[in-house]
Amino acid sequence: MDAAHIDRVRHFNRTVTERVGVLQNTYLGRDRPLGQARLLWEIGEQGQDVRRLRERLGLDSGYVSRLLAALAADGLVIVEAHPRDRRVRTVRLTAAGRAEREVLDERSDDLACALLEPLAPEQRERLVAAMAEVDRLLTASAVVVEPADPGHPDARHCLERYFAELGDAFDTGFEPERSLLPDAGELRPPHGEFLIARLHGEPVGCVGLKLADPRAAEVKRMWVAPRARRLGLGRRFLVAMEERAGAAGRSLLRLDTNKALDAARSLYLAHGFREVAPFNDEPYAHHWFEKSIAPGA
Amino acid sequence: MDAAHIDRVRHFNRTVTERVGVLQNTYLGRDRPLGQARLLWEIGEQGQDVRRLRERLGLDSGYVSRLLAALAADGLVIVEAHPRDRRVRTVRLTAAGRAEREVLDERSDDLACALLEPLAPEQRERLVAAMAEVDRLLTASAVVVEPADPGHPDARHCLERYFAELGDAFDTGFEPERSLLPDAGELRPPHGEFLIARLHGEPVGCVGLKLADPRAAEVKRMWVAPRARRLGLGRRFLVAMEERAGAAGRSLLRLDTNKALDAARSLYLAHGFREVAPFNDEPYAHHWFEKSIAPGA
DNA sequence: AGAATTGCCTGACTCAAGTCAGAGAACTGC
DNA sequence: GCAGTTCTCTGACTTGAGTCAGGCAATTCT
Repeated sequence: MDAAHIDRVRHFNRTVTERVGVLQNTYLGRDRPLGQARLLWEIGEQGQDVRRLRERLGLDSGYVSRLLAALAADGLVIVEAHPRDRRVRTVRLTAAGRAEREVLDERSDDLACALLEPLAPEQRERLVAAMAEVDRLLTASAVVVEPADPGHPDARHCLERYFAELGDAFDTGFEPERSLLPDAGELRPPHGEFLIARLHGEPVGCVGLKLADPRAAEVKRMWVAPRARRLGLGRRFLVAMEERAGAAGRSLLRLDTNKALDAARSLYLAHGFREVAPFNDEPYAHHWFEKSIAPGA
Repeated sequence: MDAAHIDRVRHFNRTVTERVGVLQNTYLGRDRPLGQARLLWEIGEQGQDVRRLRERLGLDSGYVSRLLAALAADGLVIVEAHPRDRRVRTVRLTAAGRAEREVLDERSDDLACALLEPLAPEQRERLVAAMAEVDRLLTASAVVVEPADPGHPDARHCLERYFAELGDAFDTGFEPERSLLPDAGELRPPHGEFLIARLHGEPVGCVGLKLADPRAAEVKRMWVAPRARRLGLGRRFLVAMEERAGAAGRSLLRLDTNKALDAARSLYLAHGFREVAPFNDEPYAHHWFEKSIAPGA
């Protein structure tokens, strides 16, 4: 890793944690512990299941329980049993809670103002633009790509979204039965691979690799959630799959795609794929691509 | 303040504190409390006075004392009396302390790597560039400009540096006695104004305003420390002084400068000053500038 | 020389932020 | 209907990060 880069990142970390950290304490942590404030914020307007809160914030069950009890004692939230499963508890804000949340909101705004205020207008523009860039790229770097079983609930979730989107995008609609769909087994080692991308634990993308042909591996079912787009995840998937295909001794990577998926097509081209004649008779495909790969170690 | 800007900043704060914060805890806070680690870091290679440490980190005297005792008990630092003033205590790292600091250093590097590693090379470049920008502008926004007495130790410190730099920059050298120097009284209300800029409490710039003439105010002794340059501080000084001159009923702002100070000259031009004929006989000046200002409320 | 100040340390607190091990209620599968 | 599982709560802890008041020693002021 480039030493100059590391140095920059370290310097950034230092400046930002100092500057933002100090302000967070002065503004947000004024009359309510930060833990409570975070929770209050995360509950949101329409309420949440407690376990979801815990998961999102990565907190201990007992701890959350106590935090909520404190908030409830202050009349800011109401904790009640879930109507369908009375073990599960649901929290929602009271009017007072909503008001308190507004206060936190205003403080967040004040914090942001305190950062911007001393700057000249032109500097503000630049700072905000750079922040957007850092934000986007740090989010990108927080995405974790891991092998997973195509039958895992997260995988199913991704595939459902994938099919739903295809249905919307294709002018002919999309019926999975008519497509040349690999079943889960084909995307599971040793017949294939399946990767899931997660952001803060939530699935935001998937990709499968079919190793049926001894020469060519085929990329299938690549999907990226709308909220995770423009983070370079598609490219990461392709790189990962190319590597895996190479490791499995394949010398060619193939995929097909529909004419409605422009972004996908330009991704493939940018990644070194070239368009070729149809190599299968997938009814929903209009374009076929392939790329030679160096076999791995 | 622009709502879209505020929103961006808030989003940035959230992403960054989550992403960097979590990693800091996992990497840096592993086997040593963060407070101790920060202290260990801040002591530096060649040791520090305890009170300076306290000031730098903004910590309570008792707290620092305890933290140092803990570090000393682990054999990482040696705390001893200052040779010249035995009330003051000085800390320096032992060999073990240095080694521990190295470990922290490596962890910082690991943290930086963890941020960069999942990204493609091109994304890394962009992230690092954006971080540099955010870093620079947040530093700029952390600079506090305040009125101060020109006799204050911080003011003296700035002026000494200022004179030293003039001596270096001018091919003729610089002898304060020969210059038309306003004495401190002339820069003190009601005869004038004096501002100091501080970054984390340390003086990094100053500027004076002379209100001797009933029509024209004169900017004097504007200096920005090397480490605080390129942060738009010069411009901030000029804006502040223009405002104060207006508030004092002056309709003209004047200043003179030496030919060696290129950066200063372009700052003045960018800020709306125009070069005029000499309005005084300052021996070290080669250029004279003025700008009309709207009298303030 | 005596008084005031400065710099540091100590003891006695507070508070937030968790962790861990049960316990008990509610649900699910058989 | 029973066993096992899931979800939450409670009590009993720990740790880190401070704060605050007082006190002692060294230094400076007068």
